Amino acid sequence: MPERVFGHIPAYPEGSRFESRAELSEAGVHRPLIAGISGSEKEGADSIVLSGGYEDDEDLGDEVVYTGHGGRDAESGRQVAHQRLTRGNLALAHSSIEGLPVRVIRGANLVSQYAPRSGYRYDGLYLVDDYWHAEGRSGFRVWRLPVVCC
DNA sequence: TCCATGCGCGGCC
DNA sequence: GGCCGCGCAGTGG
Repeated sequence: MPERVFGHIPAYPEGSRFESRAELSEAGVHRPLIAGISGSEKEGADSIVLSGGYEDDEDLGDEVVYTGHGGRDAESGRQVAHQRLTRGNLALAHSSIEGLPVRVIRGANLVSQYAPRSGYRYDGLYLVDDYWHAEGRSGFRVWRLPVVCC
């Protein structure tokens, strides 16, 4: 497995389009096939996908309030527990502290005027501005991570 | 080890 | 043709 890359993947400039998560993964733009956050707790996060999977996401175009992962029931996909600051959530927090760039990808399933019509689109580098936890729509605590265009 | 913001397919309208 | 729900697959963090 190649080393984690922070920043642009040279062969895929901002605006590059992908048919599927498998294509994104092969390109190295976002490796995980399902998970929305790529990263490690020690190194930080290198990319995220916005695909409408979490109800608390907000997309303002040059700013996105991304929701952390975890706390969901595997079958229903509904939030059934508090999220913790571990795994991908902690990776993003680390990126925030270190000021590391994060590749942002939008998918067609995202409910936003900035979502692509189909497939996935690489929308460039963002910085994780901050992170805090708050009660989400479900009533459970979710991590909120505003990322801003840079 | 477990989890993760998929995906194709068949049924239905 | 589009939407929805089911079930499965399979890799990286």
